[in-house]
Formats: sequence, C-alpha cells, structure tokens
Amino acid sequence: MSVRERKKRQLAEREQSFLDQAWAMIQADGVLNLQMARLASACEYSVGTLYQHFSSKEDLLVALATRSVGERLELYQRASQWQAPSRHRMLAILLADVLIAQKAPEYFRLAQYVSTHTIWMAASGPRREAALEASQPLGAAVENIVKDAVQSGDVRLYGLSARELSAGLWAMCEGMHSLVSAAGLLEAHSVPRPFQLLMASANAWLNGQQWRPEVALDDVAQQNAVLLQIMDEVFVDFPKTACPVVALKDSD
Amino acid sequence: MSVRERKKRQLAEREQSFLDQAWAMIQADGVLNLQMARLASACEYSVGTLYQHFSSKEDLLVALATRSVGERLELYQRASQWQAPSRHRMLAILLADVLIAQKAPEYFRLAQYVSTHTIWMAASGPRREAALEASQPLGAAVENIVKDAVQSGDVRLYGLSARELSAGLWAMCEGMHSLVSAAGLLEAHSVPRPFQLLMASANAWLNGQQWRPEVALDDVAQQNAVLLQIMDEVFVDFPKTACPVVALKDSD
DNA sequence: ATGTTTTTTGAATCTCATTCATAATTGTCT
DNA sequence: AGACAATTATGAATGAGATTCAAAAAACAT
Repeated sequence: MSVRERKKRQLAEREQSFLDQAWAMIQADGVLNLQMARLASACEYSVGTLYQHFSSKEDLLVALATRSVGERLELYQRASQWQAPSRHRMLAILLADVLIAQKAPEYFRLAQYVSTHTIWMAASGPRREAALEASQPLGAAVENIVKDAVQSGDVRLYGLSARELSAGLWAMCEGMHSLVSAAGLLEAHSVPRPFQLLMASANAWLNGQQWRPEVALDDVAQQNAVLLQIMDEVFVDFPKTACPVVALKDSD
Repeated sequence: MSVRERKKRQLAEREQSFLDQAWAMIQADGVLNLQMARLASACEYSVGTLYQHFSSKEDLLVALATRSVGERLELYQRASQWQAPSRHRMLAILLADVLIAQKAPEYFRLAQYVSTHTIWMAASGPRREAALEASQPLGAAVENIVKDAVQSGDVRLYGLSARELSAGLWAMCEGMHSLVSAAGLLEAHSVPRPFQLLMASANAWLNGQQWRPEVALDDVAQQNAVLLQIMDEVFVDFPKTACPVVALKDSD
C-alpha cells in the first residue's frame, strides 16, 4: 500500500514546488505580475496540472500566504519560549513581525492582499479553512505568553480571554503594517519611523493594561535597551542594523 | 468665459455620476464584480468616455475611496468639535469608524482593498496624491483633539508630534477593521465582538498614555456610559441599536 | 496483451480591461 | 451662415491572461 503513500507525497511535493516558484516570482515581480501560465511552465507542468492543485489564482495566493506563516511562526515561538519577563516577550512578538517586514516586504503585502475581502472570498472554502488553521499556532504562541503573564501576576484579564486581551495589540501591529505598505500615506501625515512608533505605542498599551514591569513613557533609553536585548538574545541571526526600531528620540 | 466654467462643472458632474453608479454597483455586487463596460453603459456613456476620467479600474477605485472620505470626515469633525473632554472626543473618533463600518461595510472593504500595495500602485500618481490630500482633514481633525488635550494638560507628547502620538490609535483602529473584514479570522481565534474589544483596547492605550481622565480597566459600566453619551450627543442620527460596542462584559 | 481508470496536456474559450481609428460635436473665423 | 479646426465621444477591435475541457498519455488491473 506504500504506492498510495508515495503518490500522495509526490503530489504534495509538486504543490510545494509550485508554491516555491510562485513565491520566487512574486518576490521578483510583485503579486500583480504573477501569471498562472508562466508559473506552470516555469515548473515544467501544464496549466491544467496547476489548476489541479489550486482552484484559482486567488486560491494559490491564499495557499502561499498560509505556507509562509511557517517562518513567522518560528520567530513567534522563539519569542514565546524566551526566558524573560512576559512583557519583553510580547515586545519580541512585535519585533518579529517588524524583522520579517524588513527581510521580506512582500510577505506582509501578500498577507494583506490576501486578507482583503475581495481576494479572500475568491479562494476556495477549504483553502480558507486551512489558512485559518495555520494561523492558530501564531495565536497560541501569543496566548502562551499572556497566560504566563497572568499566572505570574504581570497582568490581569478583567474578564477577557487571553486571546481577546492580545487582540488589541494584534490589531495595532496589523494596522501599522498596513499603513506602512500604503506608500506615501504615513509620510503624508508626517509620521516617519512607523516601526519605532509601533514599539512605543505598544509600550503605552502595555502600560495601560498595567502589564508589569511598567516602563516610563519618556524613558526612551530603557525602551531601546529592551529592544536591543531582544535582538541580542532572541533574534541573534538578524543583523542589528536591519532593526529599524531603536532610538525614537535622538539620532537617526 | 462662463462657458469654460459650465464645461468644467459638467465634466465634474459626470465624474460624480460615474462614481455614484460605481458605488451603487459595488454595494450590490462587491468590488470584484465591478466591470468598466457595465458601469459605462449604466451611466449611458461609452467605455472610452469613462476612461477619459479614470486611467484604469484601480484609478477609479482609488477615486471612489477618496470621495467617500467625505462622510467619514463629517463624523470626525463632529467628534473633533464636540464640547467634551479630549479623551471622550478621541473615543468618538473611533466610534465614528465603527458606525460607518456598520452602516456601509463596503466602505472599509474598499478602503482596505485600495490601500493594498497591489491596487494602490496601479492607480495613477495624481490620483494617489489626491487620495492622500483628501485624508489630510481626517488627520487634522484628530490632531486638533490631541492639541487641545496637550493644551489642557490631559496628555503629554514626550517629544512626539500630535500626529505621531495618534498614529498608534490609528493603527489599532485600521488593524481591527482589517481583521474584522477577513471573514472567519477573528472567530477562528475566539475573538467575538471585535468592536467592543477595540474600544476597550483603546481605553487601555489612552490609560497607557496617561490621557486624563483615566478610567479603571474593569469599570465596564463607566466605559459604556461614555459610549452611550457619545451616541446621545454626537451621533444622535445613528440608531443606538446599530452601535455594537456597548456592554463588553454581560448580556449580548 | 487488452481494457479501464486516472492524470496530464495545452489549444481553445471566455472574460474583461484597455486602446484607438472614426464619427460627432463644439468652437472659431470670415 | 458656412467652412475649417479642435475637441470629445464612441464602441468595435485588441490584448492579456485566467480558466476549461476534449483528447492524449500514463498508470493500473485483469
């Protein structure tokens, strides 16, 4: 019966190669220029075969976004498992997203594009299910931090669930990435260094939740120190120069 | 020379009628099903004429999003000019967006779709400029509140500009609307009543900024009271039943 | 070896956005 | 008014690309 298995595996492999290729093409030319026929022939298959895997282009895009959750998750889990105060771990989650946005701007663009009602609804039902399923571990990683925080008395839930509590920060993070990716918008509103602002704003939110240890809003040095510490201890493999979040007040 | 004037006016009127019709069609069938040819013939003009106004479909969508800023602005200005503590006025801004999202869900979907890198970049440069320009008054309305707040000692800027300070809340608001419009996402993460959560989270952020008068996080009754007051005094013309933000803890 | 089922193929189809040569209208000048 | 020029409007034709599906190939079963 291992024939069945092998078949299935080969199918899955082909699907991955389609996605690999699609990702490469998107990174090179942007989502708008991805063409199904081009993709198929780049993978040395026919369009028909491609359509056996994905019911439509949108379906493929959702699959792609789903798959690339993997890298994000890896960083989230590092943050979640880091031996440090819960508050610092929450900041590490935000920083993870910032680093990804730096490293692969197309990642967030794709995620944003795909979660648009228009595109989202054009994907197949099962594909959407899978995408939601894949995002669960991300939520779980954050939930894990929140639960630790509650347990150690760093924060109180006031009747909310851990997921609900973190949703505010989630929204802030998503929102800032959206604003950033709308070229010119933040500049037009005189908001430079959006990611630094995100971190500062997250600190305000955490303070507002009375998430210990609280940090003085004007103590930029301390806030930066934490971020540098995260870079040193959690995201060592990222160049510190690629971290656009430190130093909100002085220098550049 | 009034001939020139009349011409110009008629041109503008035609453009509006295109946008009116496009908006109606989008509300009925969604962005995905808007067809340029259909739109043109519904307006009793040829496609060519339509293309004299908009360089592409994306261009039209951006124009549409730009125009519908108007209604939003009207609500923002009410919030901005309301005679009430600055903190309440900030909440009124958020509530304005929630009310619009309730009344015309397609508004936020369109805005989100349009601010996608993919669509945004496919619009013409001047159109993008105009869109950014049109969003200025929204920013100004908020900025106005922040400045009042600073003046009356309700909040401190700590070296940020008024716009920068408000960007965190802006991101949170945008982000939550994005999350909401990705069907099933919040449900999958067990986050019901996102708008209530948004308001609660905004309160946390405001507290974190030490924005006076501070509010106890667990005092749901007081938080609700403020929202109801806003509905009563600022958004009287909206049915209170259409306000999905009150009562986070009990009832439904 | 032969028939049957499954997979793959890619040319043909279909849907639209976009263009542009032509027609219609408007404006100008005598 | 009529003749010529400039501007606008038209919609059939074009083009780009997603999607389909009848036919061919491959895999499988007997």
